[in-house]
Formats: sequence, structure tokens, C-alpha cells
Amino acid sequence: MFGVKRRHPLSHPIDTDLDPGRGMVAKRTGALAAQIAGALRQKIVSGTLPAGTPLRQDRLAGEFGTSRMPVREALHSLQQEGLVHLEPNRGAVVAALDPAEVREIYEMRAAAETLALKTAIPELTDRHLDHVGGIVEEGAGGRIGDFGQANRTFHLTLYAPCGRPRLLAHIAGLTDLADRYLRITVRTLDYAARSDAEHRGIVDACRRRDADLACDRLRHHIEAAGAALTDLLERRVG
Amino acid sequence: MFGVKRRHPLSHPIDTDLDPGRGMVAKRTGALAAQIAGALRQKIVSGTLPAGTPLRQDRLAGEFGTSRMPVREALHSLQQEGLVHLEPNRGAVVAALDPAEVREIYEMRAAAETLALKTAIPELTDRHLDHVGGIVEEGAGGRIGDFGQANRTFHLTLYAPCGRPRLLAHIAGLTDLADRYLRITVRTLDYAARSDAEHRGIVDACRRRDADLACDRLRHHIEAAGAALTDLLERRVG
DNA sequence: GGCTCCAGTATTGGATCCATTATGAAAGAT
DNA sequence: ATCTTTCATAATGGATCCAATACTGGAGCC
Repeated sequence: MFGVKRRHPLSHPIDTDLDPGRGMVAKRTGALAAQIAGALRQKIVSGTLPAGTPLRQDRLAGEFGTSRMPVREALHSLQQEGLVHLEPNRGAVVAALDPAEVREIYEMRAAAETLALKTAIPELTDRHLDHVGGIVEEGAGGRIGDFGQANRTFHLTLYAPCGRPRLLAHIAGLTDLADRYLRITVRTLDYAARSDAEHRGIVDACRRRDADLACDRLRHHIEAAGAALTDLLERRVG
Repeated sequence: MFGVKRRHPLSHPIDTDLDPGRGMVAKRTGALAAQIAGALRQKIVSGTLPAGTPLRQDRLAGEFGTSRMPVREALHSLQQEGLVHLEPNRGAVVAALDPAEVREIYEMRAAAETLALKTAIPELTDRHLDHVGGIVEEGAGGRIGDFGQANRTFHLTLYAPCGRPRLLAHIAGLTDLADRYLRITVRTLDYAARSDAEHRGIVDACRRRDADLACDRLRHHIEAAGAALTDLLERRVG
């Protein structure tokens, strides 16, 4: 009836969108947990789900129209990424970061991203650098979602040619962790203009294929962002 | 009967050792998946389960005396760590690393571990350095399991005072990934003596609180191990 | 002889069910 | 009145059940 193939007497409609916001459609099988994790990750990173929000399994299962099982897997994934705090028999909440953790994450970003840039530079083409430069200007013009999205796209696109998938995934994970807080910095300190200028400086050094200069600038860029953010968070606590 | 509390008509005996090799005993609840993941991780890292070994859920469930569910969670965890390759509807196998991935992992280790050492040095006490030096000698004397175990203990103990739990967990994860292959290098190239000498050099630089020298030596130590290992693997393939 | 198709089997992914644990409110004791 | 204890409720963790997908082997066809 209505062309909906009923898989089980009381089952929910499976073949509807899981994440209407991005238009993803559920695969037939085998990817439900990953899609739920993706939707939750988006909401956590963007701040839609603020730190401390409890994540009840059956509630989420109801929202996604599935059973609790793929939700459980998704929550475990997000825990391993550090976005969710999960205590046995007590449930999950959106993880919070204290200033010390933010500092640690930015130190790790500086180490990982300078490695990525150093290994990407020999592979960079002028065409790719034009593309990255375009991303900076689009972001500055507000044409790529919000600042966090534009910033993330700039960094990951710049390093992409390094051909090191694990390193890139590591960097993406660290970015996800801190992006929520970077938003605060941008709003509070009007950080965007400074960041854009530093991005242009990094691309400029890359155009000259000056790996040392590019990595130095990148390191300072990341360290400056981390310092601004930790200062701001420490002041909030005090 | 026999003091075993039956939880369910057909349930298996739950309160037996899960990992007889290390004497872990199952907690009451909430940690089964973590224990299974730990046992499998141990077997994968040590080489007991070589790359390519298929990991069937019901078989593992039978071995651990549980249902398939905690096994499923454990396999997902190990996939996120990179130790297991998991394809939808096709099951899990122990992950294999090609030379390029090993190189990438060692580059990431060099970046992460020099950061850890740099931040640990201001916190190092002579007492802690004595302890670390003792680990080197115990490992050289073969009193700490095998070489991989001794090596891992040395590195992680040296950095522990840095007070950066995420960074340490990251390093531990990278070490787990490559340890299987390091074993081959040690056996094939008789690498242990050289490694012990380099470890002593690093501790020596730490004793003098010379952060730059210690980090340089550490970087060369890791890069040398990575180069030896990738060369060996590339030769095997060829 | 080799290729394709099909049915049977094994195995995974998802749903549901049940036991255990934590939470919170109400009743009783000091 | 407050603290403790007890019991009801809600939520998780684990077990079991069912549908869907992937592998295997054999029959039929070219």
C-alpha cells in the first residue's frame, strides 16, 4: 500500500531522508549508523547541539526513524572522535572542552598541519593554489556558509594534495573538536579579518614554493588562533 | 548451582575471564565491548592475528562467551583505530598496511612525539628520568615482554609527564598501528641494539634539559625506524 | 569446456526484548 | 525538619530475532 515496502510489522518508514538539512537519503543497508553519526556531528560542530546536551538513545532513534541500535553505534563513534562524552549506564552528552584541552588540540593541529603542508608543497600546482586562493576570497565574502566552514575548507583543501589520508582525517577530526569554540572567538574578537589576511600570506608563500616560510606562517596562524581562543575561554571561566 | 547466577535461560556464563592471557575479569556491565576490543587489539598488535585474518562476529562471540553485540561494537572501535578493515555487509578483517601507510604513520609519530617530548621536558624530574632509563635497560635485557612492548613503554613513559592526554592517546594509537611491522624489522635487521643506543641518547639529552637536542634525537630515531621499516616492506613487495 | 543463472547457505545490519543500573520521589526513622 | 531507606520509573547494555545482502555450488545454456 502506498508503494512503501513494509519490512516488518511494526517497523518505521526507512526510506525517508535521514538528514533533511543536507538532503542525504538513507542507503538500503549498512550505512545507517554512519549517517546518524554524520548528522549529529554536523549539529555538534555547528553548535546547534551545545556542550552538555544529553543525547538519549530512544529519543534520537525516534527522530531518525530507526531503532536504538544504529544510534548506539553512532554515539560510540562520536565518543571516539571526542565530540561526545559517554558514561557506562548513564548515557551520552555533548562533550565540553576546557581551555587546557583547547590548547592541546591547537598544539596538535599545529604539528599535524605543518607536516601536511610541508608534504603538500612539492605537489602543489598553480591551478590548485588559484583554487585555494578563491576559497579565501569566497569565505571573506561570506559565500561559504559561516566562518568555521570556510576556514575548514581552506585548510583541508590546501593540504589535500599531500596524499596522506590518515593525516588529513586526523586534522579534520581535530578541527571538528575545536570549531564550536572558534565561532565564539570570531564573534567576540572579530577575528575573521585577521585570519583571512594570514590565509593570504600562507598561500603567497606556497606560490613561491617556500616551504619553510609557508610552514612558519601556518604555525603562527594556528598558534595565534589557539592563543586567542584559550585566552577567551579562560576569561569566560574567570 | 555452582554459584553461577543465571541471567537468562540460555545465556552463557558471563563472569569468567574474558582474556585469560592477561587475567582480566569481566566487569558486571557496561564494559564488555571495551574488554573485547582490548583483547583483540592485543592479538592484532602482537601479530597473533595477522593482517587479512577474517573476524567473524558469531565466532568471536562464541570465544568470548557473549552475544554478537559487544563484538560488533568492539570491531567498530578497532576500525576507527585503523586496526581492522570493515566493509558493509561483508565483515571485518585485520587491516594490512602498505609501505606508504607505514611511512605516513611514522611521519605522524615524529610530529606528535616531538611535540610530546618538548612539552614534557619542563616537567621531567631526575627521578622520572631514572625510571625511564631503567626501562631502557630492562628492555635491552629482555625483561619487558618483547621489543615492541619495551619500545612502547619507553616512549609513552618518557612523554607521560607532559600532561596532554589526547596527544598521548594519539601516539599510543599510532604505535599500535605500526608495531606489528616493527617486529619484522627487529628480527630481520637486528634493529634492537641500535634502538637501545638511540633511546639512551634521548634520555641523556633530557637529563641535560636540552629540549632541542632531545627532540632532534627523537625525530631522527623515529625517522630512522620508519625508513628502515618502509625500505624493508618495499623490498618484500618487490 | 566455459559462462550464466539460480537456489541454498552463511553472515551481517537492524529491530525487538529483557536484565541491570541509575535516578527520583515518597515514606519512615532519628 | 532532615536524613535514610525503599520502591517506582527511566535509561542503558546485552541477548535474541528477523530481513537483507553476499558468498557457494551446481544446473542449464552457449
